Amino acid sequence: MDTTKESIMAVAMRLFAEKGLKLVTVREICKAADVNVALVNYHFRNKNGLYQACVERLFHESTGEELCALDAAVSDARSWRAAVRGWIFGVSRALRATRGGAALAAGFFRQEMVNPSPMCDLVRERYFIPVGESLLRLVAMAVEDVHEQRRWVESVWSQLCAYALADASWHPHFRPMDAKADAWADSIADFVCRQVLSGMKYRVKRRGR
Amino acid sequence: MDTTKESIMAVAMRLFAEKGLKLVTVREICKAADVNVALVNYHFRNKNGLYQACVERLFHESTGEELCALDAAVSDARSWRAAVRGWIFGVSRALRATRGGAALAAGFFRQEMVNPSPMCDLVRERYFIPVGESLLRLVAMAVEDVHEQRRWVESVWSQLCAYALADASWHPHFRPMDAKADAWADSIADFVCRQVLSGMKYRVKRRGR
DNA sequence: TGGTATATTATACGCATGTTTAAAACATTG
DNA sequence: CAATGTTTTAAACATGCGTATAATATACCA
Repeated sequence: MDTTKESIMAVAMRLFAEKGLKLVTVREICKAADVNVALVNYHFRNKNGLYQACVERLFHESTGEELCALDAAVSDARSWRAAVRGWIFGVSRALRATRGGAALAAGFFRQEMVNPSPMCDLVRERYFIPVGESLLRLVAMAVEDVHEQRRWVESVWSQLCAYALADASWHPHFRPMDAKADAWADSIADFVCRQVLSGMKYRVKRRGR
Repeated sequence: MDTTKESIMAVAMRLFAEKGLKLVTVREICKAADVNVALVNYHFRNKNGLYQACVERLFHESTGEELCALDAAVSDARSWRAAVRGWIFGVSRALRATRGGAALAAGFFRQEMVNPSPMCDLVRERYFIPVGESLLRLVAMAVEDVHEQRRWVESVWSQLCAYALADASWHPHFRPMDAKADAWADSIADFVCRQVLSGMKYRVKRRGR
């Protein structure tokens, strides 16, 4: 059926994730998709329309359900440790649930964070804010002090961001998430979890006495 | 004296840090600097030459000295805790020592990491690799297992990166480093330090028994 | 099969980009 | 003051961009 429209989108998602909206040209997309230049405008109105279609596809059904599951995993957890673990895995699952896989979604995040497009607000509202809020709720379960809460949120948040943002070339001993290793979360969750837990225990103990 | 060349560079550094090499136009720079369009090419050969001049200014004398000081602070520290603290403060100091302040340097890092320019390798070799290597040396002082070392490096590294990369708008409870608050490190070093130390203590204990 | 809607093509338009050019303004110095 | 070197200017160049157009090919259905 609509093989042209589909092949344009497939190429566009890859290129947009790699270089962002402005640095990708319509001609570049069409050449890679082996398609005439005018077809982007025919099928998607214009370049922005194509980008919008890409972002919407990226988050389609995954976002809502998976992000609700985030909070559910936290509140259903038996221990607080299980809640932390569940949350981190949940974020990873939500990222991987986006069509195209985690690496593609990370590419769009990267680009939107550094050079925001008109679709920036949508990405923010649909993904970053819900995740951030649920993280705060999670942390607030174990830490009372508001100032301390924010520091923990920042710490966990930054590690998640950095894994999405980082590229291996930027640090000799940094192994970022890559396309084939979707088991990314399985690798770091255990570590982050242990680190967060031990740090919190230390903190809570100090404050307690 | 050379007020024109200087005003071009001042504007260019700000804009390049904000939007990156490709998304800034020569006309945009010249308009903001209230200067004729041809003067960029007259004073800097071309747009790339101007960008190169900006990057070189950014790292001029700061890089070498401050990064050597990094390792010195680590090896001179009396306790390992002091070494960690010294390292984090050292990174912050090196960042702030770049001309224009930490926020400007962070902008260049952001852009180079997400949409690398021809100057990308220089930034990598002059800054990221030295910092990464010294971080590994620091961690290796306290952690034997190589696999575990890398995880700690990633954790600390990601938090530093995230602070440089993040923008407040992306997380409702995230307060990134900003231009006026160069006391950034003073704020997080204590926290990261405590977190790292407690996590390591916890880890070493577990492995010990 | 013929007619109509859809899909694709080659081409061109208008505009913004980086860069060049040749003349003008300015400064410096004999 | 005159001559020379430096800096600045306005205008134009070639190129690549997003988009529009009008003609052609293809698919679909009476």
